[in-house]
Amino acid sequence: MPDSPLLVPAALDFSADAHWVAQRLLGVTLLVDGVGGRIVETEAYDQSDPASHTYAGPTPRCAAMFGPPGHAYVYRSYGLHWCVNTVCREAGHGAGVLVRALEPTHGLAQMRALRGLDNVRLLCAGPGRLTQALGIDARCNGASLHAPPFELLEPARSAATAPAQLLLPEGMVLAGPRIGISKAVDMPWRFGERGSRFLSRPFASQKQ
DNA sequence: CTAGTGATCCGCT
DNA sequence: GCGGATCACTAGA
Repeated sequence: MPDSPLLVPAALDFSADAHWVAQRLLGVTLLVDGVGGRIVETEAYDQSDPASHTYAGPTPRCAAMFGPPGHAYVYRSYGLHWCVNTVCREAGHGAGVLVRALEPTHGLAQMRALRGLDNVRLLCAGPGRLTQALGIDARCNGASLHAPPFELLEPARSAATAPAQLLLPEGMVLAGPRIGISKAVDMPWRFGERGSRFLSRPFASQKQ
């Protein structure tokens, strides 16, 4: 693994649309207690989306999605796994981005221990896998992503580079249909880094 | 590589 | 009561 360049706190505007944030989270490093990696796959959800937990309005489970942007929405999936979202837009909008895969970069030994698995490619290749590797569970629901134990970092940019610019180089962001949903199945709101070997699944649309 | 399946439980109608 | 924003494992091509 090549070591990361200098990392600084991520300058990302979570009050923007989930689709906008989802693409700009690619390349951001997500850590919990210093353990984690680079985000390489995301999915966007918002309240107008039939596939979203927030479609029918606030409920106890998805209340955090209607809270302040830049916080976590953590929910249990299939009774077994945890999944983590970054809340987007101003409070009350019910929008967020599901973090689907990380390229492991920090605390490999810790993640291997929590996953009970050696294979680096599969450590964080999926929303349930990465929460297990980072130790994310219901206690993190509603917590700020800009405060411990969370940390969001990105490579240092030149002062001339706008924070709204994509972190990944031109042509490196793939888009495709989201995974595991039964409504709005064709909307291309899954985003990933082209060529990454740490995706939860390949993108059908294009050659990696 | 893909397809099928069981695990496991809670949020919501 | 239904059905998941999933995963790991198996069987077979």
